[in-house]
Amino acid sequence: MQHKSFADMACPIARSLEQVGEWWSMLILRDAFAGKMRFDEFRESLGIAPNMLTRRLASLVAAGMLEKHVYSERPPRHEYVLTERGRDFRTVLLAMLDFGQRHFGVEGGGARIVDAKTGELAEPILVDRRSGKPLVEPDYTIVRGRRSATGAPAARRESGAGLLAA
Amino acid sequence: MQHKSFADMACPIARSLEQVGEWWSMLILRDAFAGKMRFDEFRESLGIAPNMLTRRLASLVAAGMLEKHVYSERPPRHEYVLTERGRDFRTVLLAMLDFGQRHFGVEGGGARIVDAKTGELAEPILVDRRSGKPLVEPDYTIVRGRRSATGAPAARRESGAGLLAA
DNA sequence: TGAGTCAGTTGCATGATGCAAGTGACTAAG
DNA sequence: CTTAGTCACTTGCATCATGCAACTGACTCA
Repeated sequence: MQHKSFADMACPIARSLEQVGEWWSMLILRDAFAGKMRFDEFRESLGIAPNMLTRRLASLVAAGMLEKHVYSERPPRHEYVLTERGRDFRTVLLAMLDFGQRHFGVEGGGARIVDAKTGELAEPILVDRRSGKPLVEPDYTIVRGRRSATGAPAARRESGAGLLAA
Repeated sequence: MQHKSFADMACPIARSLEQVGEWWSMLILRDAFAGKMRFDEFRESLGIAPNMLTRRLASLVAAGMLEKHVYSERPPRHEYVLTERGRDFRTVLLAMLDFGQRHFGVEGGGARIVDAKTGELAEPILVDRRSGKPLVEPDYTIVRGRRSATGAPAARRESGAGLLAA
């Protein structure tokens, strides 16, 4: 059986996973951020079978995360570049990088986000760009559903509400 | 074939995906944040087949993201609670929530992070907790590999370096 | 005695994933 | 002009993770 689709769920997390949640997809995006563009660059970096890479690249293009550009007509050659949407995935990958380093990191190895001047490890947290305040309750909350006609939020707490309970 | 393991890769993103990158795993964590603890709560919320749920819960327990507690001896009843490590995954899910809402959201629906007082949409960005500065170049950079004996970072740029090139 | 709840297990079917090998269009070397 | 090499795939086939349906076991409650 094909795996079950998350596309009909309203949750934005489920809908994201529907697009980039397959095996390999996020690692391809990671490599795209690293400047890789060509089929063989991805293939070598990941050790992925070429048929799988074809499928995953096509699905990422379909999701609007990558764009396929021709850089040579003869012979036909292509490259895959991040779209605006793809570049917007940056925050998720950074959060995963930090999480993975702290919990599953190889001792002394792996990638780390550091202060460029001091070399000290950064401690990434999410804040609201407008206020600079951390995204935790009670300052922020998660709501779902349509806004009411007045524009006021419905404020019904959603199934992921606990995400903000630091 | 079983899907290829990412466990031998040094990249923290790959190592995270090895633990929580399977279909359903992140949605189970999302529900765990929402306060769900019991088998049937997850099953109903997700519409997942019970054998799959059994496997995914077991893998998340094995990854140290959830803990299985007995809350009734007779009849035997269990609940799954987030560990410290599981709660630390919060940032990743919030980043995915924001990303999904902005790019794949249902119009007016889905979950949103809002200012609890004004109801305005939050704009989540990652900053360094110590300095409050956004995690972008040139202030921050990504390095990989072991630190040198002097404690100074090796500063070799890694394959995900472009993540910080805003 | 019978229905209901909870937390699963068992029995298959299928298709996504994976490896190996081949292809087509060219370029560069000898 | 023959051969070797690069690039971006496609094709063929094996198998295992996913998925649905049905069943189980231990109990509670009426």
